[in-house]
Amino acid sequence: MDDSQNLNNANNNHTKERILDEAEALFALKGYDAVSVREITGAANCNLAAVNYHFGSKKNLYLQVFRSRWLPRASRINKCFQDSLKANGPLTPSAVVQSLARAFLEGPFSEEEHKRHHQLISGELAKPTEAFKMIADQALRPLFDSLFEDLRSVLPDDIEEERLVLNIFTVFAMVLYFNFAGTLISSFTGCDYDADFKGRLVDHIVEFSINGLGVESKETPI
Amino acid sequence: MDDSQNLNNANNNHTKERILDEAEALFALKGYDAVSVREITGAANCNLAAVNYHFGSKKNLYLQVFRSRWLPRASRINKCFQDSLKANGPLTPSAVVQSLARAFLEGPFSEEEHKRHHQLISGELAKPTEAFKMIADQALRPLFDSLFEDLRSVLPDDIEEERLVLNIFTVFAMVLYFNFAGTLISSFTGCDYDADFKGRLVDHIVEFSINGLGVESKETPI
DNA sequence: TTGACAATAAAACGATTGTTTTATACAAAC
DNA sequence: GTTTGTATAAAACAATCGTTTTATTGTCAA
Repeated sequence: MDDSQNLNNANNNHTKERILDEAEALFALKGYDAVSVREITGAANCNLAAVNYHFGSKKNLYLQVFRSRWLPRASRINKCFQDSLKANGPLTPSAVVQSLARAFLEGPFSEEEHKRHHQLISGELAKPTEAFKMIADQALRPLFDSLFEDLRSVLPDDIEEERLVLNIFTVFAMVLYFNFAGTLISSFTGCDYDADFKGRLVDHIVEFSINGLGVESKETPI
Repeated sequence: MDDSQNLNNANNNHTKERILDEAEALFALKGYDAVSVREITGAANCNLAAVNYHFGSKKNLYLQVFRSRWLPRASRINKCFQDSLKANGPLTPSAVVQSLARAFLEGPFSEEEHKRHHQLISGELAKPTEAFKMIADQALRPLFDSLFEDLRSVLPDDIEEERLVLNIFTVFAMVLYFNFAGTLISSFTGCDYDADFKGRLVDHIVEFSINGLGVESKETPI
């Protein structure tokens, strides 16, 4: 068994990587318990024993999907948010919210990858496993902290800490919800959930949040 | 097999009811695939074959949990919302949002029942099954429609339909999110997720939404 | 050439899955 | 009293589960 991230081997299209790819897709689509090891190895075109050889167990494979696929993607989203924030001119509440909403809803990924990413975290939010602590500690908490500092520096000084926390969670709520309830929404609105609709969603989130944050409407020309 | 809702039999503490109760608790806690029929019948103190005798199959039992447990509870929540709205004086946006948030976060149930209810729908939102269409058609859609009419009648006439829809979904997002991410929130805030905190959450949702809805701050004394 | 090591393959492991079958108890109907 | 039907019980069903074992490769070092 080799747990190192990158082998010396030139060919990276190895069994271990194929298993990770197919496992992520299947876990995202159907959830941990509904996917069998045989299903994964079948999709990855390798032998049944390969999962236990390379990852020790099915549960370990699931955790490894989060370690080596989900977390790096979360870092890229975080970076996308930070970059967009810096490029967005002066630090304002609406710049923060817009950068966040864009990073989460549009993101630096393909449609497929984006879907996988949010299906995986949706599953963990609904039924947390060992992977959830990893996500919370290494991705959610740092993002939360940076949002906390950013927003506190641009919101009125006398804002209560709990109210600020709740505001951040509310923005989180919108972003996460609009990601994973996308199909529901477009079924109720009749709109296609395409790039155009996503753009309008971002606008809506920004507008709704800015008013909700209690910021004077004069600021933030966007 | 007897599919009728209520038997002529006086004693209602029957195997079929016990199975439904234990099945709901276990499905809510662990999800469909992680629960075995033996686990359910063990908890219900009945024979293994009872599930297939009374419900035909495990999948059918799962659907029946939603039919005869979840949907009636959703009706009670809906009624709680409507009653609170009528008792809340004149129809205003904040009265609508407050009644909705109260009905969903505090609700007419015990802590345990409340948790079960929202864990079940969280599971369906994350990984929709056949049960989801039932929920959407018979509970979500009617509530959405009544919210749509209520809010349209009290919001400015020139509001765009899509914006109104998005506003409703945003209020939904907050209510649902604060329900199922409760533990995460209290872990980040350090607050206990108790009745007191729930009350403050309702206040926050109302305030955030009212501003977000773009209503003049002069209205709604609440 | 030999030995060691990593990767894959094939087969089997015991355990558990949902479901079905058969048998038994008990009530009401004829 | 026999029959009929319902509910529960016990046992067995075939299928699938995650995991392990054993064999078979190819590769590099000694």
